[in-house]
Amino acid sequence: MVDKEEYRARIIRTASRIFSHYGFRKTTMDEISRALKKGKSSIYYYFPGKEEIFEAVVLYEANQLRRRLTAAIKEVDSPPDKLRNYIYVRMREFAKLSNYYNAVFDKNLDHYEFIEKIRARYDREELAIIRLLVYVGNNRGTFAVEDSEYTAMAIQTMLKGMEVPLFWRRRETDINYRLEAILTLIFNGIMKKQ
Amino acid sequence: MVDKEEYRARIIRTASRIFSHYGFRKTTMDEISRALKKGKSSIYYYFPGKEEIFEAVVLYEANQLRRRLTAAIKEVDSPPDKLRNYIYVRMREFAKLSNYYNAVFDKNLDHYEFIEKIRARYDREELAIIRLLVYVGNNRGTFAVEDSEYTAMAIQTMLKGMEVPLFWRRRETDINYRLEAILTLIFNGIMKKQ
DNA sequence: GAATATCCGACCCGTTTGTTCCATCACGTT
DNA sequence: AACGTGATGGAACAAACGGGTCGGATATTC
Repeated sequence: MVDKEEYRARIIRTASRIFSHYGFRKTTMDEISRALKKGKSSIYYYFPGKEEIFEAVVLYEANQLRRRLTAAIKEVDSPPDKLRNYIYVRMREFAKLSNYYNAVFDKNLDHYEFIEKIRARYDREELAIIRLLVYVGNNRGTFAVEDSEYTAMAIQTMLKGMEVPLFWRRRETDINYRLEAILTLIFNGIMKKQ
Repeated sequence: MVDKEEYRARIIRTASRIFSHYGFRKTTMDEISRALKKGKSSIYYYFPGKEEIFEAVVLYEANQLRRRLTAAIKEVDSPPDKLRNYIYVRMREFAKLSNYYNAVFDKNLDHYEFIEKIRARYDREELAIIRLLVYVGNNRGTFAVEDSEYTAMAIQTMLKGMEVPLFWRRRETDINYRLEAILTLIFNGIMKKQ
């Protein structure tokens, strides 16, 4: 049925909201079903169990993240703006994902390899994006780097480095300050001295 | 002992953080004790039970709210600025309290009357503050209203009206727009036409 | 009206959780 | 050393919870 897939999607969206707030363990099936205004057992018609819903949610969020990031790049034109936009959106969206990290590190380590697989794939894609941005900026004469590949890897490393304090719930201002610092560092180190 | 009260305060601060994130029901004693790096049963040396901790937390938050609001008023001088500041801070702080509302409306209606008592007291105090602000602004010639008392009540009603959609998780921009709308409405209706 | 898709109330049962009990520790006083 | 006292936490427990199952009800389609 066409409706069945549509309803699965609706479950995913709803569950995503609740999971992101309470984490995997603290979110109950009853809660999800109540949010959907359906009986608890009805959900089992669409999903085998709680874990499968969670995996579908993570997959859904990953796709959404990808979409937002590509949109952020297309939004502006110049390479520095693209990079800046990308980093900002990445940070903002990752902050929302902190709950998933909490959920994962909660206690149930069962999903760990599943998460890791998604993460690895995302890392590969991100590196390609950054590399392209650097490469294009280089060609246009805005950037001036020797090796796009390794420069991209360096940038990605910095971004990853920002995730840890992000998840450790620093103050908003602290986050922004760090973000600006990273940005100016990246740009000052990358921009062609005119 | 002096330390005992101090430790009670520490428990309250820690529990406040966890309650505000997960709500009353989903916060466990074990979690609180782990955050305090103490044994679960040790907490019962300071509080009779979970509910009492929650009540102490709500009381603590209420006092903090009061302090922040009075500070917001003292921060600026002119009556319109005071009112604007008050409303902004009130909205921001109330948004943080939404978790308490969730906790209360969760299922356990036991605390309801306790919350209501605190709320009633806060309402009275707020009305007095607004009334004073209006009154002073009136005297200074910045405002021009007939009856400070009823004007204050009208303003308070508007503020209360904003709580509902606020807790219904609208978009940030929507909130700000509504807030600005309320502010301009209040000011345009209250400011002395020069 | 049979067949099928969708939904749900009631139940099962292992786990969680708030709370109690009691042994222990730290430590100042006698 | 012995003792009292403030403070701690491990163990145990009763009650509630929560994921999942099942049989049947209800809706939809043919």
